[in-house]
Amino acid sequence: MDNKKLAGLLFPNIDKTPEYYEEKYPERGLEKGAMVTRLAPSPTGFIHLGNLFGAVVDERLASQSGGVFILRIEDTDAKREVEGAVELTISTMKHFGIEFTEGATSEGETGEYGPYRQRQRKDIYQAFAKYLVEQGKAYPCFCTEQDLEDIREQQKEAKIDFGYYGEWAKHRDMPLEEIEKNLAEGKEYVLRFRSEGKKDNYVKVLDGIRGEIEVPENIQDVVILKSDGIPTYHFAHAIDDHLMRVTHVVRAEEWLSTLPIHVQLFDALGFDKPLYCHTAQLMKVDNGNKRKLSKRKDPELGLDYYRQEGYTVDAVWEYLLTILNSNYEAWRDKNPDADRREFKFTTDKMTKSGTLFDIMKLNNISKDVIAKMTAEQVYEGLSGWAKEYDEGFHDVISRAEDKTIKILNMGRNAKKPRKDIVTWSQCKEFIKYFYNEYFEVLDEYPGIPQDKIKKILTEYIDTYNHADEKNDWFEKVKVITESAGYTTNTKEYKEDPEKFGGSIIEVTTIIRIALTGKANAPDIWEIQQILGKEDTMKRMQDALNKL
RNA sequence: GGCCCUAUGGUCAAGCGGUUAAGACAUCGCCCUUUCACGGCGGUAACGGGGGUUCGAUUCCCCCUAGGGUCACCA
Repeated sequence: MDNKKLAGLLFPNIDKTPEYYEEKYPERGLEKGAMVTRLAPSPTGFIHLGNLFGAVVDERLASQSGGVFILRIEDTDAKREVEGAVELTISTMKHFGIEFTEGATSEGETGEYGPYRQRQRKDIYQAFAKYLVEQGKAYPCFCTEQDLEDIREQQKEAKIDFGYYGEWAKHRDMPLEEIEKNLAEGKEYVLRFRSEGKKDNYVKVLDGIRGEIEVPENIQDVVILKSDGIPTYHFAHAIDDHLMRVTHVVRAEEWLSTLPIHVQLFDALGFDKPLYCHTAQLMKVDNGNKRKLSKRKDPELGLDYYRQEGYTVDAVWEYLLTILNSNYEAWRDKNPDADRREFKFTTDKMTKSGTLFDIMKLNNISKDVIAKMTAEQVYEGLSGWAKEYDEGFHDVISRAEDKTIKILNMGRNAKKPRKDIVTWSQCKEFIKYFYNEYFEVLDEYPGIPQDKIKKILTEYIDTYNHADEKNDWFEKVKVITESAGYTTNTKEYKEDPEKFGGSIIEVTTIIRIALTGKANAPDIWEIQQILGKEDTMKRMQDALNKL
């Protein structure tokens, strides 16, 4: 077989050689230890929490080592591409605090190792493909989809491994004349890699997360160029990550099974392999079973969900770092106020088993993050969220900015600040009773008899003085409590509930519900001060009227 | 089904041959408290099973089991 001739036949217009590209994209000459990572999403229009999960690893590794973080668009599958997906990816990543130092941008791209959109790299791939053909390491395969299906059927029946390999690789040794004839007839073909792998041979690969792993050699003659001349993932990965001089390939565990193909390709092309870091999958419980997060089934795991709910970027990062690096949480405990970038992120502290996504933990972290913010910062966050997702609410708080900041400041400056707020949307639910636009009278007072409620509310209204200091106000509440036959001593009440029928808790609960429409709200006196005399009295009166 | 990965409480997880098997979230109880919270203290709760190796295995090896992943001209 004249491989040179075949290569010329297959790629008549490719005149560049691998050497040319090696020179064009030289070693980066970064400082020792600097890592080059990349995020390589395909533009399908759906950005998953898993994408962020991996991106955080890439970003930390590159950033803390003074390296490079590339955004490369894997758009080799035109069928699945969604318009505007690249922009969406970039803007979403940016929103979540992921910034790239090189690669695709919304306007074009930046960096010397481009193009960064794979479809624009067609000539590069073909130059290397041509080289492989010349070496006799790749060949055209004219099998139709039907042919492949038939092979699969037979293999299924014979209960042997599926795929295009060994005796099943029908076109592996097609004579040059026949290839020429097929080509002349305009038959479509794909380019396959000629595997010399043996099923029983194993290769050792060092994984940054898993340590040394052993994988069997690949025996399949995988497709490296599709019939449109565009590479498959495997081939593009080898060429791109080598030419872009990527040092660490961080990708999900699901790629582990194709690792043998990649090892084989790198070796055949004479490339040094990057350090692979196969991350554990983010999982979810479904019907009592763990399973991989899926874009199809789990829309709530899409990144825009967190944006919509109003999770802070900091909270998401804290959570992700917590599940990503097992020693992050302990570090955070010791350094509660340190910038997270001061934490030294390492791949060997990453978990190997699939992590169940735990919204409770995220919520807990989120509360802590917001509890540490100033009222002004909280206002900024809330307002920014509302502007995008709840215009009506945005109008309301904008008109009452000072009041809103006062509200958000309640219980915030204590040594042990309150932790009421999880997300911005939940924050709205928590404070909206302050605004008459949203306030609703609640006429349910759990377990308290009507006449008592009436009596307590009436007395409260009669004795209320907005100018009272907190202590004076409270003394009056005590008087009302006793006048209702309840006790002001909650301990005493707990010891013998029958004796009093109720305690000061009942009284404050009634006042709180009348005032806020909720059983869970901060300090009553403070709420009244913010609400003002008029609204306070009106709400009390309305509550009484509603009985 | 073949191949690969994984395996400590409900969840996330320390541990890397000898420990009373950490910690966090969740949960429960108590305390603090004028309410709601915050907080403090404490409780319940784990090494999947079977073989080895060893004086000694949660830890190392093998098998089983379970869960997950993957077997495309998708990435």
